[in-house]
Amino acid sequence: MSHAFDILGDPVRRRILELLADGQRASGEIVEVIAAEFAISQPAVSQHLRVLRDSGFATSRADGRRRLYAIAPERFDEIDAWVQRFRRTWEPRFEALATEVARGKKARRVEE
Amino acid sequence: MSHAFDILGDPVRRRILELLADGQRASGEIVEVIAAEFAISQPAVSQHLRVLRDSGFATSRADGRRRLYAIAPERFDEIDAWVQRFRRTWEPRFEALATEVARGKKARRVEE
DNA sequence: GACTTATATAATTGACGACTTATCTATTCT
DNA sequence: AGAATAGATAAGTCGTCAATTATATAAGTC
Repeated sequence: MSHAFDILGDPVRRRILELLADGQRASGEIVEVIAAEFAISQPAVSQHLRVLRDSGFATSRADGRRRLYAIAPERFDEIDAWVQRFRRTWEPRFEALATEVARGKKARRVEE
Repeated sequence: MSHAFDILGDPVRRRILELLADGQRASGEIVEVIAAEFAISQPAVSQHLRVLRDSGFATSRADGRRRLYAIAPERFDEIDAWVQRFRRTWEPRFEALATEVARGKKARRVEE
């Protein structure tokens, strides 16, 4: 299976995923938006949808003569895992949150 | 500036970043590893390093006649931000943390 | 059953980007 | 200063992949 970033290294596919992030959409609706924004044809979009399906970023199910696409979240975890090792910023933030939580818990315990 | 994923949509660049994640490295050291793993030339690696520099994923400083490369973490935040919207797993966790923080803050205010 | 609508596939073309080799620049060593 | 080393840049080639147009499949409509 090709690496997640190989799939996401395309602006059209990223945009499609953004659309799907708001909820499932029929192929035709996606084509409408993408064709307008990127000035590409229906088959072009359809091919991107195929790539997203094949690579496990999206799923599709038949609904009459339409195909409904939805996000398949699994592969995003993969990206997240890869990116984590480079992020120093969230670490302290997370620490801060964890600290807050700990203090909050304590505070509430005192209150009760 | 080109999108983060356009830069990471290349296995060689991803590997270089992985190397840098373990700490700064001279160009030559990177070439040694990458040339072995991917069977490409020194200029090829150098060009990838340039892309990483220009795109803000890495920084370089001169050290004698060597160039020391290091990770520049900023752009990884961008990726992380993009990916977050597709991850359902951490969402609840974060919500939980945020809630805790909010409650903790309130609790402490009452205490004071 | 013919027609239209929704979407996918096939075949082909073209652009872009990742290589190559050759060369340039800068630094260290003798 | 000249040679050697480290690395970057230049110019050109080539493969890949994202488009295109044309066509196929499948589901609803008349």
